Amino acid sequence: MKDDGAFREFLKQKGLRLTPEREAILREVFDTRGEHFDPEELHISLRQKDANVSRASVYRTIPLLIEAGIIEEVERVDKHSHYELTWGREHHDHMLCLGCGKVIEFLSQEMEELQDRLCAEHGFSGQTHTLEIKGYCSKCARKVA
Amino acid sequence: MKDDGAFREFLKQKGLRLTPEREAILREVFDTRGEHFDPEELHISLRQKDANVSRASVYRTIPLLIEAGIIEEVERVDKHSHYELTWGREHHDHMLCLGCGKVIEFLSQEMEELQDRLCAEHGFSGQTHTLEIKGYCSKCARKVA
DNA sequence: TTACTTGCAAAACGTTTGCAAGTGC
DNA sequence: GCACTTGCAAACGTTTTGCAAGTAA
Repeated sequence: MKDDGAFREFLKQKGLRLTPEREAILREVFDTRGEHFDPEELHISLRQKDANVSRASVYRTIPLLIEAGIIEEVERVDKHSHYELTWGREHHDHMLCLGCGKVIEFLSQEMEELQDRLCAEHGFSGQTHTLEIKGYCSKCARKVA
Repeated sequence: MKDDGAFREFLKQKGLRLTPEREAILREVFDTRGEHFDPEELHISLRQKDANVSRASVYRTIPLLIEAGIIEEVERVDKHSHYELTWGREHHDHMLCLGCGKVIEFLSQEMEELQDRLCAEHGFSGQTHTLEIKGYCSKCARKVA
């Protein structure tokens, strides 16, 4: 893994420690390679790899990873939070298929610019945004129709 | 209240009953006039008006109101769900101030068209979308800066 | 009459936290 | 050594549910 230095750096800067547990969690997060995950899934993956990391540590580390700019919370599904690795990746938005759960990532420069313009019009200083379009992917749309 | 017919209609169609509790909840939802609310707030408002509706009934009725197209879930704040009345109102998106919690609603025809175009490009049949821009309103931006 | 609906209290769920033992720096 | 970190289990706040009694149609 190449980018773990960013987290290391972040911890040092905050006077926090790099523990084996945090390393294992970070490694697991990078292993998702951009796939969305929730804390429970992360915890199960860690256990399967014989990493002795408690659920509590997973929950305690997630806010640190967010603050370090490594992951972000994405749209909530059901009643729990989902996250994705964003470190080293370009910003993007999501289309979520209601049929099969497939997630399409997309990026539109035009959309970004339009949002900047809309913020300016409302005297709003935009920091981040989340756009999720729900509907049906080409496969599922065929079935539903 | 004028638009309660839609819910009445929906219930009849599903073989469900119009009870005093459901009427009270519906009335209260229309009373929010588009302000965001959570189930607990709704329940408290009902109690203040001497409507004997249990929390359980509030929670059980919300999914019905969503299915009937009367309310929608909006972006989650903290760990619980927030809803808003959408019946009879135009679609809109939100800007959320991280400083004071203020919500700015906005609508951009250009944004809607751009999304349609993006969906088409990805062979995606978009049904609904939620766009939330987080940042700081003009007042709070001044304080932060 | 007969399903649907209610309130209650208990359960369930994801998440957070107090604590005592352990450990990076 | 000292502050930070851990795992555990209990606590938390929101939401769901089993049940027996009540009620709309």
